Amino acid sequence: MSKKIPKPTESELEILMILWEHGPASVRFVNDKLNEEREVGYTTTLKLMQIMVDKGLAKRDTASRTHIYQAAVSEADTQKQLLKKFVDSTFRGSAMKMVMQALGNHQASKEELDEIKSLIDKMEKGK
Amino acid sequence: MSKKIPKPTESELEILMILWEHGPASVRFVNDKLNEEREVGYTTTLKLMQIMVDKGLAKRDTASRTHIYQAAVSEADTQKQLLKKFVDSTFRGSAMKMVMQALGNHQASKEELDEIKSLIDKMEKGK
DNA sequence: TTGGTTTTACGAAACTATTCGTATATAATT
DNA sequence: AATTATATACGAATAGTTTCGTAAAACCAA
Repeated sequence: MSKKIPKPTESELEILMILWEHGPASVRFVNDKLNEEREVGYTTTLKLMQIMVDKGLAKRDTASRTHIYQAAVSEADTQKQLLKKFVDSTFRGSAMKMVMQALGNHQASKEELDEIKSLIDKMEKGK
Repeated sequence: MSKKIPKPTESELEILMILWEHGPASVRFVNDKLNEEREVGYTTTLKLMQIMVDKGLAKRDTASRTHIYQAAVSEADTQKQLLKKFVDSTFRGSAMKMVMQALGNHQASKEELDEIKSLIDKMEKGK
């Protein structure tokens, strides 16, 4: 049986983003990246990353003094998990309403829109 | 200058959903609705709704003993606000990636898909 | 009127998430 | 070797959210 991995918090998600984008990294590296956006203390980041290991969101290699952390959950799975919760809580479960809102609010290139259209065509064929 | 209204918390959003759906309501009404989903104490709901007034998320009419609360923010605006934050934090700001995920994960009827396609067509025309 | 019910107000407990101070160990520098 | 820099561990302070106990006021019913 698999231990259930909890939904990451806001801060944990920020860290996961960095690990997904750059691969295995030290606390120092992650903390530096975070500090490009906002001020965070080193030990704050350290603590968060330790908690993430406890929760099963990250793994770490403690072979050398500087521990190396990596994401233990995939970006796609996490996006899927968070998306479901978000749609449920904010759009009453209607992904389509959310899609319409998203399309309406954001700028999209013709290429992106065409990509979505062809995805929809594929889906309709599959019915 | 306008006071900035904060992003509602999870619980506050649940309450806003009820106020949006049913219009102005008493604490008793909202609490009953919440209890259709999960157990919540009456004073818990009362406290939350009082906080929401403080934050500017709700307004209340105290004319009669039973105060009547109503949403002070619109559903569409709130969805837009939360969607932006969500896309930024979970999809690195790419609404299109999120839309693709949403379309892939969720079941949608042909009608809904067609509706999205026609929206996209309209958007492409406007370019 | 008296006793039971419903409501608001208030404060604090419980819980979760975030931040940081301090101690200790290891490595690097001089 | 002595000093300085960097790392982890740990615990606790801080902050935000949610929950609820208790009291007082307003209302209702016998």
